Amino acid sequence: MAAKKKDVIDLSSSLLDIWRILTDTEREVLRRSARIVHFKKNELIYLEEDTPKFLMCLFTGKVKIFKSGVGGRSQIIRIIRPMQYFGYRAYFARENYVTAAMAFESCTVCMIPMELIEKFLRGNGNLAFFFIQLLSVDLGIADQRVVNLTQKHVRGRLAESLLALKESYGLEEDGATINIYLAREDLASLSNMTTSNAIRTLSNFVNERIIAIDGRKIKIIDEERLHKISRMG
Amino acid sequence: MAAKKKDVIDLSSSLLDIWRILTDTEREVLRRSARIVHFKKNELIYLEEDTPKFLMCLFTGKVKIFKSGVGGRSQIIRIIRPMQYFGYRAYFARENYVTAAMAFESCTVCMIPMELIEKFLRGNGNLAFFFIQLLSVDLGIADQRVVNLTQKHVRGRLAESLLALKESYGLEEDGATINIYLAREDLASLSNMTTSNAIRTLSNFVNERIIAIDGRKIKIIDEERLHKISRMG
DNA sequence: GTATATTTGTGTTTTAGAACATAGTTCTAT
DNA sequence: ATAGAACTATGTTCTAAAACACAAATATAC
Repeated sequence: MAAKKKDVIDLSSSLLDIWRILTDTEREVLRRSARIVHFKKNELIYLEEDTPKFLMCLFTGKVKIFKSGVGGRSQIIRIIRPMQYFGYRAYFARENYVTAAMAFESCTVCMIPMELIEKFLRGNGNLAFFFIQLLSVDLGIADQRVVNLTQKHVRGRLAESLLALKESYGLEEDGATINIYLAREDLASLSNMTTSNAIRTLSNFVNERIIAIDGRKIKIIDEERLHKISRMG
Repeated sequence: MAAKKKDVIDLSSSLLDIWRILTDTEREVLRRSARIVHFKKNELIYLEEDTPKFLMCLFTGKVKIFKSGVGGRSQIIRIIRPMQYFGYRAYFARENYVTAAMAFESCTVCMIPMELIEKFLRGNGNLAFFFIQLLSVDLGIADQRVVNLTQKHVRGRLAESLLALKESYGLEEDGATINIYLAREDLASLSNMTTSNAIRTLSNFVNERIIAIDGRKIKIIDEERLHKISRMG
């Protein structure tokens, strides 16, 4: 992970959640230590086995957190949207990363040294509680994900992923097209299926008038139906 | 969750991790608020959708945390061993429980009101960091579990579960028999497979001299082999 | 201690989804 | 602008594991 270009950005507005909790002194220290780094589309932000050093906050762009599984088959564990924090779990657990992070598209990331964050939160219970909440929510999602990915069928898993993408990145101006440009392979590794199955099931959804496709752009036509398919499994 | 019998137990030795971090005043408050509750074998400790109220520390016995999935098919999410904390995630996330907890066998559980824990940790960064670490480790395990359960085959998943049970609950005096008495159905829902498949694969392992079975007692004969099967998937 | 329910074990059938093959299409880099 | 690479699409085959069925063995309740 190489340091990129440094920017002048208003941290107070971009790091809102954490900023609000800090004392004035802490803010000043943080302002001097935080670095803004750019990543190009498909650029790796960190790798499995890397030693975690920074708390990252995604300012702009989209990031995937993924893991290579049995036989190198990779799986997307979660996707990050602007203003979300990531990359801190492994440091807190005193582990190296067990996941990797890659930019789906051009990204701006704020990097804050983890030692600083740990020092702050050991003396600031409210900041600590902020992280406890983040981790608790994510752990709940992970537990739910285990059941969804192992028990739902292909259609249910894909429907769920489409809804999750809509939830994370929203819709374009037409109020229907999911605001992300994703390869079928990524959609597959997010839904735990082969690329063929993602393509096939996507066409089925098109035939059933649940969605419409234009290249990589996916338009949700019948969201209710999608919810139902996701729920039924 | 009904209150059971109250015991006199030396909290300072049983709640070691948290106890060590607290101040004297906090310890006194905790001593007055903590309650010891017994659960019989197969008794429910909390249910999905319940509102979380207590941090629980398992003193003696064995507990399973599970989740009912698609079509009521239940899945064991994690198993708790003595001296482990559980039941706190949902409270921190401001959610109701998304899992349920049941005693595998007769249990003693220490219950501490979560409001108290939250008050303590907001003023005690080290206690807060203790929970941050617990959550971070569990989140890492959950991420790994997603990949293991979705990508490994039946043999790999069962081998992994057997090793996890040994890791959690240890071996009996013979240094080979896993120290837990588990129905095939539980073994299946821990390994994400049908009961038939758990039984069948277990017999295969017996035929291959990897394990030996005596009713529900499982003796590990060739642990190296088990590790290899788990790794290969 | 006996009856009933639950768990275990095994064989057979069925099926969802992986694996493979191949062709057309769209990116991307020079 | 064009060559090569990567992605998308679709048909076919194959297989792991679920579903089902039933018998035998245990456990649990009365």
